[in-house]
Formats: sequence, C-alpha cells, structure tokens
Amino acid sequence: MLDQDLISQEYFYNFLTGKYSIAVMRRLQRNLKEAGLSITSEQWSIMYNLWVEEGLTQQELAIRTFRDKPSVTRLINNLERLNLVIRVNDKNDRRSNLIYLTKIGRKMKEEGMKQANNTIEQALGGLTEDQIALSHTTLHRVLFNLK
Amino acid sequence: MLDQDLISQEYFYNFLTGKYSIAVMRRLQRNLKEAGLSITSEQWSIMYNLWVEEGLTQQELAIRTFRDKPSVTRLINNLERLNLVIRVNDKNDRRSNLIYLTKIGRKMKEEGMKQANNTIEQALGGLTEDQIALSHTTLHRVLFNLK
DNA sequence: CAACTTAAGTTGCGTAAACAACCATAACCA
DNA sequence: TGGTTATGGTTGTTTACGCAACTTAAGTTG
Repeated sequence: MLDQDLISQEYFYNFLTGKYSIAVMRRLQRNLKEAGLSITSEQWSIMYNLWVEEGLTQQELAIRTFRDKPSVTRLINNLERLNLVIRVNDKNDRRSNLIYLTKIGRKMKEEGMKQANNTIEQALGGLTEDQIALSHTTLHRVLFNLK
Repeated sequence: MLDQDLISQEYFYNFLTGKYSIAVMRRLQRNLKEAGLSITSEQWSIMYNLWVEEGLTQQELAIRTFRDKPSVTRLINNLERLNLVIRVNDKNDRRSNLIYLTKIGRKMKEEGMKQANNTIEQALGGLTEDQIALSHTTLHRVLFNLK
C-alpha cells in the first residue's frame, strides 16, 4: 500500500468516527457559550428547525434533525425546562404534541443564527465556493445512501 | 433569498448539527452488530487506533480520536471490561498507561476493519474518485480550521 | 363495531459526551 | 534541592444517544 493510500484510508476512518462533526459541533457549542446562549448544539438543532417553522410535531422534528423519538422527547423536556419551547396537544390528533417557541425562544433566534453562521465561516475559511458546493453534493449523496 | 440559497443554507446547518456523521456512525454501529461484534462506533475508533499501533497512551488516543481525556478513560474502562484491551503502567513514566490489545482484541481486527470498509462503501456508493478526493480536501481543511 | 395494525410519544437501561475539579508523577528552574 | 509548573489520568455532574418495551390514540378492515 502506498503512502497516499494510507492517508486516504485515514481520512475515511476519520469520517467514520465523526471526527469532523465533533470538531464542528464543539466549535458551535463554544461560540454559543461565548455569546451568552446557554444551549447545547443538539438543542440548537431543535431550535433552528422551530425558527424556520413553528408547530412541528416531535416526530417531524426527529426526522428533520435525524434523531430518534426518545432523543427528541428528552431534548424537548430540557428546552421546556429552559422556557424556550412549549408542548401544545394537537386537538385534531390527540397523540401529537405541537411544539411552539416561547417569547424567549423566539428572541434567541437572532443571536443563535449569528453564532451558527459564525461557526460555518470559521469552519469553511479558505475554501472556495466550488469546493464547498462539491462537498455539498458529496455529503448529500452520503445522506441519501444511508437513509 | 433564492431557493438555491435556501438549499445551501440547509446543507450548512445539517453540517453544523452532525447530521451526516450521525448517519455514518449509526450505520457503522449497525454493521458491527450484524457481524456479531458488540462494540460501539466510539469503541471502534479506539480499537482502530490500537490495530494500527499498540502501546499508545490514553493521551495519545485522545488526540488521535479527537476526544477529551475523560472520554478516553471511560472508553478504556469499558473496553477493559469487555476484555478487549489492557492498561499497562509505563515503567519510564509512571503517570502514563500504555494500552495494549488482548488476544480477543487482536482477533477482532479482521472483522472490525471489514465492517468499517463495508460502511464506507455503503456511504460513498455512486460517488466518483474525484468527488471523494475533493471532499477529502475540504474536510481536511475544516479540521485544520477548527483545531 | 370489534379486532388488528399503525403511529406518536414516553420510559428504562447502558453508553458516551463536555467541562471542571482533582490526584499523582515528572519536569523545570532559581 | 525545594518549590512551582506541566502533564497523564480519574471522578463528578449534566446532557445526549440508541435500542427496546410500553401506552395511548388513530386508522383499517372484516
């Protein structure tokens, strides 16, 4: 095996063990904290989806965040305890909870998105538009393959 | 904002919340399980580094797996309980533990690597060599930026 | 409409993460 | 050489994850 192959292999295994995403999520966490937002990167991913659209069910949030139902249940529990979201029982389907933001949750959007964009800039610094677009395609395919 | 921009933004935020890596790690976990290996993907990442080189310190494993020291302590605890690795106190530096594989741990290499390669194939199916090489460059840069 | 299946959410259990505080040993240096 | 600093590892606390089992409500069908 050539050296080049070894390096490629290492890249694959880094990918496999989440090294890249650990790095990104850790940075997001840090940026949120430094901006005075005491939420985790996992909680951020729920909040992000609610900033885009309120009144989603937990099921829908699970799909959009790629987490399982129990994880969402507990994330919502914690966010509810932080007074950032509330569960509203769906009148039409009493099995479902519709998740809405509180005033505090809505107010957090501006700074929350700012820190997210900040993190992305830090992560992608020095890369060209083309490079970014291409890895977009690649990662999209990965998600498609594994779904 | 154009639709295309919205899609790009979504890609960024997926990246931020670890969606891709959750997918990959979950698949690795599943493949390991189906092959009868009862280790987690996190444990796999420790084992992988030991399959490459035995006798590493926990500190060195922390660096190579991009995890913090307490995480490695507990991963090694669990792997030791599974009789896959052992801690050997370093005679030259009594603060350090050198981590070695047991016979069982060494025997696991073949199937463990097979399932890893399997997972990578599943994840990257349908992508060209060029696409893979390019996202390699991109992700490498990300790691460099955030380190 | 009763029996069966599907769907939404919760709970239990074992594992893993980050961060801070801590202990023991080694290295530094004045 | 004695005190300070740096390093390797562990422990405590809170949060999060995956999987399986469970409850309750909806939908399906004979």
